[in-house]
Amino acid sequence: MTPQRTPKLDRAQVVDTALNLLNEAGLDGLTLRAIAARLDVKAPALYWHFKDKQALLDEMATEMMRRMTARAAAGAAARADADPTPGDWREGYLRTMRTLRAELLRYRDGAKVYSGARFTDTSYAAGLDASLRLLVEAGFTPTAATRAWHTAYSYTIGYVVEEQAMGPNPFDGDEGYDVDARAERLAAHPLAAESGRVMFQDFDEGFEQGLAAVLAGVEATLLG
Amino acid sequence: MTPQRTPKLDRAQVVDTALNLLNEAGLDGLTLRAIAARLDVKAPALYWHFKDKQALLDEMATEMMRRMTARAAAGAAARADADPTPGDWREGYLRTMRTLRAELLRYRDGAKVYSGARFTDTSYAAGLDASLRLLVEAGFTPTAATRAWHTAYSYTIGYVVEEQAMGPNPFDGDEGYDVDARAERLAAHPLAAESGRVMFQDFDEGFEQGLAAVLAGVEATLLG
DNA sequence: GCAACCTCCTTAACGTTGTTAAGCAGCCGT
DNA sequence: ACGGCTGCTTAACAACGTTAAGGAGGTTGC
Repeated sequence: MTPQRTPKLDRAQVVDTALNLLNEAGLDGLTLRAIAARLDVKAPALYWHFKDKQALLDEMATEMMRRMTARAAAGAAARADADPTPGDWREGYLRTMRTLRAELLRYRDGAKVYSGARFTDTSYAAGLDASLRLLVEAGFTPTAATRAWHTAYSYTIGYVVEEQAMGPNPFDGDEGYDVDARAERLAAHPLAAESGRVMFQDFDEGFEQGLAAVLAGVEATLLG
Repeated sequence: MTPQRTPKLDRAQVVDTALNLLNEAGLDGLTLRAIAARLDVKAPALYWHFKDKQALLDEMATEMMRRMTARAAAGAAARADADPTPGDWREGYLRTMRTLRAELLRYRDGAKVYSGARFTDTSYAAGLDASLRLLVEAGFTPTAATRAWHTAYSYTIGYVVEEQAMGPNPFDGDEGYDVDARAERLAAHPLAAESGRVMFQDFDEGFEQGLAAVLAGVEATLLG
């Protein structure tokens, strides 16, 4: 019907549409037919651009990582303008993990999609290398720097996976886990009962405190 | 045909069969029809015992947690026999997280199943309460104890999610991620290239070092 | 200027999945 | 002997990922 002024569809366009749909429909609603419909195309057309659905999911995760890197680079440039002295490694370390969490939270089920995928190219290497270099220049051995990075990375992934599974869903009116009801059920175990209010409310604060602990521990145990 | 000497099927039996199948077929192969076939039953029979597949997955995660708690309790009893002095909080903290990781690794895609589910009862509360009590008795406030526990918990979940996605699969002959090929691809970023050998080999050692860092950080920043 | 060709999509269909509806066999209390 | 649970079966449905076959439209070769 419509003479289709854009004769083509490319990978980037599909990935962008899929990421948008992910936020509106969730991972369950992210079907090839639904993605195709948004692009005014039928589902099998996607197989021209992607080997299978997992390849599309991998590309989505890679795009999330790219956007994260871009945002981090933009922030770094802005800071370098304001204050050209090289920052403390602690600041960079914290910032990287905050940026990672923020990016995962941008998409519904973002952590699940991200952690279940493999990157489709090496575009992550530059950012990773820069992060590790910051640590090495601060006195970490390359191995210790990797361990330090990986520890905070695992913490962040695990934290956000649970946060998105249990927390209030910002994409629709979901109330999230009912901590009061939980506390009532666990009345026989007072510490466990109260812990729900700490773990399932104010996720920002919880993340920051855990991240601060990880940073302190990494400095104490891995910095030569 | 067979006069079916066991006239019934119960939830526990279904869950146990499903956990066994998970290890042999993976999460993809864990279909209701396959589970039912193992129980000499047709797929819709499972709907008598479980509302839907997610309820079964939730029960599987709960059973994993119960087995973990049982194993932890058995170990604690054995240690109390050998040496009745109350242990250091650090030992208990480390042991809990090691036991968690070991349990998740017992099942193919264990971390994915576990982290995507919600417990179906309150049987986790006693173990959680005991873990928190250990910390509170060591001087943590209840809130700080919860944060300390949650930080290591998130780290462990995140670590194993990635470990099971990237590491060698112990359930069949999978070789795991090819770190040499990765290093070659990332030759332009030497630190990132080398980091693969640290992150994707000797997962036990990597976990222990990260966990030690988390412990040290938690002690430094959260212990009053 | 026409035929061959590549690119990128469509239509049609297949096998499998989770799930529901309807019904039927056996046991239980009365 | 009868109605009513319990616990399963058979049949079927819609939706999903995926494949096969083909066709429209532009580009290239000669």
